[in-house]
Amino acid sequence: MLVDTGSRDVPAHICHHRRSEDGCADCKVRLISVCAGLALAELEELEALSQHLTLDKGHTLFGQGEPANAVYNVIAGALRLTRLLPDGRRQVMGFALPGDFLGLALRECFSVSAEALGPVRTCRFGRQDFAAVVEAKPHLLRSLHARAGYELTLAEDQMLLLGRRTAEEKVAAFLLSLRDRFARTGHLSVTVELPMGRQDMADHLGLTIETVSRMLSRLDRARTILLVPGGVRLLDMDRLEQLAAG
Amino acid sequence: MLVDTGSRDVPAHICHHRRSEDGCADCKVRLISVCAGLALAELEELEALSQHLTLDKGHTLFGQGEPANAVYNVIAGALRLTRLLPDGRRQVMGFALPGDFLGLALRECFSVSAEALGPVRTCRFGRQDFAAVVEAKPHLLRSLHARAGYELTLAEDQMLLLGRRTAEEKVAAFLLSLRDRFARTGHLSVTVELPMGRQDMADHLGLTIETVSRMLSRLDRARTILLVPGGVRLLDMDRLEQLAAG
DNA sequence: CGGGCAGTTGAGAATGGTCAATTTTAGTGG
DNA sequence: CCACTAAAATTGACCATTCTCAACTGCCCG
Repeated sequence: MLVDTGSRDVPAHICHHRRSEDGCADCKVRLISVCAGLALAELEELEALSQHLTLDKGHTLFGQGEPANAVYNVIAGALRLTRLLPDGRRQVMGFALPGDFLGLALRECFSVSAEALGPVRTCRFGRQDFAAVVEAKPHLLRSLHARAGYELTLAEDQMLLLGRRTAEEKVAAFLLSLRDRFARTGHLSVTVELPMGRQDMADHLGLTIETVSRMLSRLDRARTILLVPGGVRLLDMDRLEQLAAG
Repeated sequence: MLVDTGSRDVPAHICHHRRSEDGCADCKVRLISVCAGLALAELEELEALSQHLTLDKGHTLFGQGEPANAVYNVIAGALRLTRLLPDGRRQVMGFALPGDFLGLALRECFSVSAEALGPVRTCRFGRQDFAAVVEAKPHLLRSLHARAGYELTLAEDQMLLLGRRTAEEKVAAFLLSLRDRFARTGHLSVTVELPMGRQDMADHLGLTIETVSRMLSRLDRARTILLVPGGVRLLDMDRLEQLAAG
């Protein structure tokens, strides 16, 4: 299996917030991020500690096992979160989209690698800084914990999918879950963008790239979906829901 | 697939703590539970809110989708945590052992069912009561969040196992992880008790009961393990680690 | 125009599943 | 304590979904 770990360069662009241009108050993902529900004063406090950080396609935000020196809010773009087996087999634990928070668990080290699937913009907080704010604001910790609880149920969904669904069901369920996640950021549409490659989908669904391709082709031939460049159009939602429900 | 949901009776025995006999101070799992690190005063506060609750084999502590009216510390025994697909396919998300906390995510409803694999003793807290204590004690929330972060990495381990490991590797990794979990409660031994049946293991590992049985037999024949009534003796740890590492 | 990469498709193999029979274990009542 | 029954576990033969390997297509970008 080919594994492209991407470049490990220091990310390209770091700049401190300038409230006038792109402060938290104007943040497009604030209301769906862990920052939702923070008071204005708290928001300003966080903002003072944050850096914007952008990342090019293929670059690594952080690597599995590295000390978690920072946490990140994803503002734009998508990343894949992967774990590697010593022999190179790979599992994509999930994809981070705008509004997602990376480093949620506040652990010593990252349990996954995070790699940009395209241009990515993030809001970065140093570990110490963020820990201090969390310490002082129980409300933020509750928000973080609620998010962690949600991630836990997503992980359960994924375990059920990996353990008990067929290849076709896996692909259908994945397309629907991706559509729902885009919907949260206000991109509800029957056309679902697929920012990741077939190999990433395969490693997420516990399949091979060939099987993913075959299942997409089969769904396309059955007019359940329509394959379009860079994404998929969902034609027969009923059929997809039926497949995904098992 | 046969699914035995067990009895949904009201659990058999509820009794309030009597500090003299089995208070938190004497609790065998306190130091490995979320209660670890609480001050004595806090412990007494929690204790006043707690009930001991015991459960017989096959009975359900709570069901998937039910309102989470309570949270539980497992004191003794083991439970399986399952999710069901509409067509009856089942995934065992994990097994709760002494020291584990059920309802960690503090969500509205339980995302899994919890069923006793044998006689179980738990420490029960009403939802409102517990929420109030968490509200007042940021330290407890941090402990809960740390536990949730740990659960999240366990879920990732399991996703990697389900998606990318062979049947033999799955079984080997499961035996080792179970051994490690028993070790945390002070039962480090080459003989690992298996409180769950083969079907439960199968539904946990994304296999069939026959495949689990075959893999155990194969490992037994290869003298990697020794099947004993109610459990397994791990003979060749190196080989098991090698299989589990992939 | 051509090289390279991502994706698709096909043929054959294999891992794990299905179905069925058998053995072992555990539980129950005499 | 043992006989009997039911449930759990094991084993075998066969099958199918998915994987592997390979060839091919189309597209992007120099």
